Amino acid sequence: MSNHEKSTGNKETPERSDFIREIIKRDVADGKNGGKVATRWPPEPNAYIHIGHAKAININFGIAEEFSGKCNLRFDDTNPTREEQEFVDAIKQDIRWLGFDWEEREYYASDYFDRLYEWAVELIKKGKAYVCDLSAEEVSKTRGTLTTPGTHSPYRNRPVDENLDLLERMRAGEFPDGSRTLRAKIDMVHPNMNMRDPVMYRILRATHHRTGDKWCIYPTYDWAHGQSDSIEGITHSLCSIEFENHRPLYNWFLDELGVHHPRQIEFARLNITYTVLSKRRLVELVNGGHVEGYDDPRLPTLAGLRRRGYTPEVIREFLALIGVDKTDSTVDVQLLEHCLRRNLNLRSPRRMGVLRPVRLVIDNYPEGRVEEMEAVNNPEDASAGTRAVPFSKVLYIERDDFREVPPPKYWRLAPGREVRLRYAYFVTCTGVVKDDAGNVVEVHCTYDPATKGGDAPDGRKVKATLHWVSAEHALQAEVRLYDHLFIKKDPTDYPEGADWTANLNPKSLEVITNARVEESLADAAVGSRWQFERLGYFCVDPDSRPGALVFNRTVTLRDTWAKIQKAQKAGK
RNA sequence: UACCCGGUGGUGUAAUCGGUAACACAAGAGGUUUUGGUCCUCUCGUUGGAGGUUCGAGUCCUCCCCGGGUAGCCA
Repeated sequence: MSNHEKSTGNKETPERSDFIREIIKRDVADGKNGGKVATRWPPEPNAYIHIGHAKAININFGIAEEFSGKCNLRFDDTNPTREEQEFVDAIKQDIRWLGFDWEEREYYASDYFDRLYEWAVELIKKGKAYVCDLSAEEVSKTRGTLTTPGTHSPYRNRPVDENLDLLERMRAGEFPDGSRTLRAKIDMVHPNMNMRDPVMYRILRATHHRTGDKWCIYPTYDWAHGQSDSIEGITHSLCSIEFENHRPLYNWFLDELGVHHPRQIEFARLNITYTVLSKRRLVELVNGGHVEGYDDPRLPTLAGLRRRGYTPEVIREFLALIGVDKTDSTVDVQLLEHCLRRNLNLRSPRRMGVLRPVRLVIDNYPEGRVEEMEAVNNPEDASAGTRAVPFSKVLYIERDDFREVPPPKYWRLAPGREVRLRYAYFVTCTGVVKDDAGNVVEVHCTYDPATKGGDAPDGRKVKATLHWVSAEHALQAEVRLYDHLFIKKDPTDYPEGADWTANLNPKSLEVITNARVEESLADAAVGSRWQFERLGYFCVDPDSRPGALVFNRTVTLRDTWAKIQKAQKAGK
C-alpha cells in the first residue's frame, strides 16, 4: 500500500537516475565520506572538447549539484609535450558556455607535482617502487603479453637507498631522457597488464605550460590521477570506460599510501551516428584540411556546434535524454537534431528567406505599388509580436516551389495552380518565361485582391503556402548549408586498405551566395538565430559583415515533402 | 588461446525487496493547420540462447553464444 503512494508521489517530477546515481545514493545513505559528494572533471589540455566530453562534464557537474556537492575543474597536465595554454583557455570557455561553473576550484595536476614526488619517496621506502634502468623497448618486451606473463626487471630489487639516490638524481637532471623510470613494484605476472610494475615517472625534458623547466621528470597518468583526486577530497571519480582496467592500480596506489580513497566509477563514452568523437580523428580532420578548423560547424566540437547555431540547452537536454550506462552504444544523430529543433522552434523568430530565387511577377499588380504585410514573428510565442514585410509586383520565390510539370503529391505552384503567398495574397500561375536553354527565368501569375493577408473571404482553400521576398527590397546573402560530415552511420566502417576519410560526405557543405532575405535581417547580430519559414533554422556566422550577411543553416525543418520524394524515387 | 566489462523493440534509456515490459527518438498511418513546421491520435519488442529455482524471472542460479576494452616512459 505504501508502495503505491510512493510511486504516485514521484510521477510529476521523474527523478533522473542511473547506475552511478544509485551507487552514490547508497554511499550517501551509508554515511560514507560524511555523506558528502565531490566530483571533478579532469581534461587533458591538448585538444578542443566535443559533445562526448560534454557528456562527462554533465555527469560530473550534474551529479555534484544534485547531491549538494562540488565539482572541480582539474587539468590533467602531466605530459608537457602535448599540452598547451591555448587548450586550457578554450576548454574553460566551452564549459562556461555549457553553463557549468567551477567557481574558484580550478586545479592542475601540476599543482601536485611536489606532493607526488614526496609520495613516490614514501613508496620507495616501503619497498613498493624502484628505479628501473630498462629502456622503453626493454620494458615493453619484459612486460609479457595479454596471454603470457611478464618477467622481472633486473633492477627490481635495488636497495631502497640506491632507489632514493637515483630518483633524486633523475629529478636533478643527471640522466638523459628515457634512460630510467620509477616503477611501482607490484606483480609482473598479473593478468591485468596495468599491474605489471607500471611506470610512475619518466625523464622528459620539455617545458611545461605551467611549471616551466622546473621538472625534467613527469608523473604518468596512473601515478598522478588517483592521488590528485585524493588531494582534492574527491569522493566519486567518474570517468569513461577505458579506465576500467586501471581501477585496480588506482586503488593500489591509494591503499599503499593510506590516504583518502575516492571511488572510481566508469561509464560508457558517447557515440553518435554520422560523426566521429575521438580526439585523434578530429585532429586528423582539421590537420588534413577536411574541415576549416576546430570550430567548423560540421564538427561535433563544442566550438563547432556553437558556431552551427546549437544552444547549450539543446546539448544538455540531449545529454539528459540519452542517460548513462556502461554498454557500448551509438545514439542516432536524429535524437540530437530533434532536441535542436524543439529548442529552436520555441525561441527563433521567423523570417522569410529564399535560398534559390526565381522571379515571380504578378501581372495584375500595380507597377510601383508597395504594401506592408503584417507577419507573425513567432507562432509559438505571442509576445514576439508581428512585423511589416514589404510586398510588390516582382517577388522572389523558391525555385523548388514551382514546377512546370508537377509530380504526384506536389501541391505547390504550377501552371494554372493557385497558392497562397504567406501573409500576402492568393496567386494563380499564368505562365513562365524561359531562356534559350529552356530554364525557367520568370514565373507569371495574377493575384486576387480580395485575399489580402492570406485568407479567402469566399472560403476557398489552397493546398500550399509559399514564402517569398520582394525583389526590390530583399537583401542578398550568403548561406552555408551543412549536412552530415560522413556518408556512413559509422564513419569508422571503411573497406580494408582504404582511408577512413573515404567516408567523408563530399556534400557536407554547400555555399549559396545568391540567397535573398527580408530586409529586416539587415542588422542581424552575429550568433543570432532565426527560422527561415519552411526551410529551417539559421544563425549569423562570425564571417558576416554589414551588407554582406552570412548565415549558417543549423538544421532543416522536418521535411515531409522530401520524404515523399525520396520514397517516390526509391519506388521507381 | 589471458583478464575485465557488457548484451531489454530500428536507436538510446526505464522497470524499487523477483510480480506480469515504461519513456523518448526514428519509421509507418491518420487528424488539425496561412510554415508539407508545430501540435494530436494510432501501429511497431516479450528482454542474446538453452536449462533451472519459483505461484510468478528482464531481475536469482548454471552452461553456452555474441560485442567491447586491455600488451604507451599517452590520457
